Amino acid sequence: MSKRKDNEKYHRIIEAATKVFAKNGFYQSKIAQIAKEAGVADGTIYIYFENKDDILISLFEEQMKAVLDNMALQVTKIDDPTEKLEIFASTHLGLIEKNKDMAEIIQVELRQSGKFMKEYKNERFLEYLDIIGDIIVEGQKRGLFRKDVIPGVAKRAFFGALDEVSRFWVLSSRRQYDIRTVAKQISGFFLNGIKN
Amino acid sequence: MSKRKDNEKYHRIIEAATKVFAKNGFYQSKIAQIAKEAGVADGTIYIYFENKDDILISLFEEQMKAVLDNMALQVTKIDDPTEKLEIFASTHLGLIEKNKDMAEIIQVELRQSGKFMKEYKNERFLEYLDIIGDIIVEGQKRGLFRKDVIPGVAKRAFFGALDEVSRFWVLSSRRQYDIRTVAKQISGFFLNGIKN
DNA sequence: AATTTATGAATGAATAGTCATTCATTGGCA
DNA sequence: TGCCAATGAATGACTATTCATTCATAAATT
Repeated sequence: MSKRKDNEKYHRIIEAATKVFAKNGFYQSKIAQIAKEAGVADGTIYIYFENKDDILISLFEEQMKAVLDNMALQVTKIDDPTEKLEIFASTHLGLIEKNKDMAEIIQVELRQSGKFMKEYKNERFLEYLDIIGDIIVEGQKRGLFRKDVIPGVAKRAFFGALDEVSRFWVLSSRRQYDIRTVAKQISGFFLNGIKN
Repeated sequence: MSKRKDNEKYHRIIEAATKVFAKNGFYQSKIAQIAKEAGVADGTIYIYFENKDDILISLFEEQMKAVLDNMALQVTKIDDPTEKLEIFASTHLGLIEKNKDMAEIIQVELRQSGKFMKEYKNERFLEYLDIIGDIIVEGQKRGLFRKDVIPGVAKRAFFGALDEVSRFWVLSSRRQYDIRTVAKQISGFFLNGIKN
């Protein structure tokens, strides 16, 4: 496991797979394509990964860990819950903007039912949601947010709103809106909606 | 086409496919499974559908048409844009509750995935979103909603919020919250967020 | 230092299994 | 009888995965 990640080829394959999955979708992607993109032989992939599924899951784990760490860092820099949610929105959308391939995979491929949403417990994603949840709870404690807001619902609603505009942004070719404008809109009316 | 839809078997296959796709996802679903579920032979499916993709697309068109008609009906019953959004939320979530299989397919396959899903323009979904968009525009005209809200962003945010809590509701086994409570929460703070 | 031996990463052709689709045949009905 | 929907076994295309072999590099031996 640790030997695995040290290896440059492991990362080369992950990167290649990210591109290929984003372009063709998981099921349409061939191992041979990924191998070619990574500049390795087909068989080499099986030295670093159990199987095709394992590539997707590893890819996700790797990326989400980075995203989580980054988000946690951004959010702890600030004290005010209101500002925290604003930062969450702009950081989230900024990330999507910066890494379109990864965003597309998270948007589309990981949502396929069956293996990935049902069998694979997506702990990282839950942690990510809980960052929002914790901010809301803190805001309520301080009397900033309405007490009748259910954090478990609100965190999903907030994430869902961000996620849906991300999907639109990722999948549509013409970029109608600047991503910063969108972030401001969403945190804007969400905050107005829950504030005291 | 018209002969096709009259036939009872066409609908039987659609229904079976809905169940099977919901359970396993499109790519993991086998024609043989669908045939068995529908109580027909494998080959019979090819009398009514071009191929596997055609089943999925037909299923969408059929289901979404029903959803759209129903939603349009519910919404035109009322005049007040604020109330309309409340009704939209509760109708949407009510639908999810009533038809879990279909909900799951909308959850998963509505996200344009795979090669053919990218080519297939999902007009119905856009129409669905536009119902929300139109309500928001109308609300702005009447001075009920803030003018700085961008309808194209807000409609996606609202839908995204509903969609994310639906996913949670559909995928989680224990039903923590009553779906009516959730609908009220979401339309609640969304409306607070955009109102003048 | 030179030579031999061992190691295991990398390869890619071959395999083995899967499954959408076809089509020769069947059987029910007018 | 003639028609055609229905059948489901057979086909054939596709591709994830395997594994015998190669090869470069690293010990070991002289």
